[in-house]
Amino acid sequence: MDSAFTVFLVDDDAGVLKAVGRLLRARGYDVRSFTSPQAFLVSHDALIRGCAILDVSMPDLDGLALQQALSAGGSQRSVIFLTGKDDIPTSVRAMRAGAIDFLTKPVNDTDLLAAIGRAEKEDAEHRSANASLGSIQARLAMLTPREREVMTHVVAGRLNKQIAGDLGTVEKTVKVHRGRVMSKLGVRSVADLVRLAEKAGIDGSRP
Amino acid sequence: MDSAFTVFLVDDDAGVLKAVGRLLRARGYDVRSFTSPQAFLVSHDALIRGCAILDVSMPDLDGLALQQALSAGGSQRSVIFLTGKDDIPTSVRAMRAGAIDFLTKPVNDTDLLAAIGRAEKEDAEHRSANASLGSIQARLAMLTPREREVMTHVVAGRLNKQIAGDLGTVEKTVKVHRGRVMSKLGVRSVADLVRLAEKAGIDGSRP
DNA sequence: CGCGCTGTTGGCCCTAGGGCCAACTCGACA
DNA sequence: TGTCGAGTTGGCCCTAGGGCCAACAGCGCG
Repeated sequence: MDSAFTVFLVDDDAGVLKAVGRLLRARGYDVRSFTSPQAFLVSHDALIRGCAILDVSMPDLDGLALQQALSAGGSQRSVIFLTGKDDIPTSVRAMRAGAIDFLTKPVNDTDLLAAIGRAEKEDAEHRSANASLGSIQARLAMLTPREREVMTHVVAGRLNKQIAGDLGTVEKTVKVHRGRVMSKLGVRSVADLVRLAEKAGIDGSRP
Repeated sequence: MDSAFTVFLVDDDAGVLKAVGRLLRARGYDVRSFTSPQAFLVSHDALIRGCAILDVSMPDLDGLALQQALSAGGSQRSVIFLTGKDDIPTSVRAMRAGAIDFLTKPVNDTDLLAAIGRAEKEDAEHRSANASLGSIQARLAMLTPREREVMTHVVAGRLNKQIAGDLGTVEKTVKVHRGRVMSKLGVRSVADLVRLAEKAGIDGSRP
């Protein structure tokens, strides 16, 4: 079914893929295995709910680099690392780059499942944050340039007549744009407009 | 002088304290050394600009526990760990708990100084965020209970007459409170008020 | 008991916001 | 060339916000 959480397993050791894959499938996860980081990267679909479990040392593209590549590609895929040999600096870099966990092989089932549990939670948070941001940006995209311009002034707390002065027009025109902004964005108070703008990263706090 | 950045060195090995202390003092840092975590904790002053460099394994209270104790005490002191023996799970927990870095002994001077550099940056960010939050809360504390109540409704985007209905009073009274809120908080537009409330964690986005 | 703070309310008046209808200009597009 | 969307503007009118002055009630404190 579609509601399963997918685990993308990337490891050049087929034995690991098999063993971990079996464990996770038994737990109800949808598992997709890759023996090469490139294969994973090119076929990767950020829309699928899930997390990635990456081997640290792989030929060509190591786990860390793969993590960078993912985030550079705009994906917020949650990542769990597996490593064969102890290496503190690497674990520090991975965690600093936002990894969920950094586990050593042979991996303890409990630890791995706990990490995946955290990944599920993080993934859900990312998705809900993105959904809300996406809906805001979609509505913002419906505004004409002039309307957006008026909006930033309104969010900055300026009066219609001041906005009119700044934009080289008259108060009446500003009122019209302002009304259209409120209606297009589906908000009914300036307070809501300010919060919406805040989430979209529109900084109105200019003195 | 007072503008120096202080490094709190905590390690039960006096040799480490001496060696690292010398290095850092030569770089212009104000160094305070502690051979016991307790001694550091009881004399700790969160107001001092600086960071802590903690040994991971210490008697009674290990580095991780000390980090927890610091944050449980409300301090946001930036922490850098030093460890004698490799231990990935520990480094992962430390990083997840917000450590700046997790370095292995013997520590490389460059790495240590780089970590302290990041700590300086993080400390400055914490302080400016706290200062801004503190000033907001100080102003918020000047409001009477009724004024705060009116404020939450205003931030929620409600009209004066609706607020009056909710509070069982008349519109005129709400206007007065509202005016006093704006003046006490030093804001001149609802937009600014909303942003201020947002920073203070007052959630006005109730449908 | 009188003072001060908080909360309340009324009156008066002015400014700001905003809905509705109509009209006009311009550039793009079929 | 005619239509359409975006941007403009005017008039009319009503609601919302808010300043200023005055007044009154309840409460805690010296």
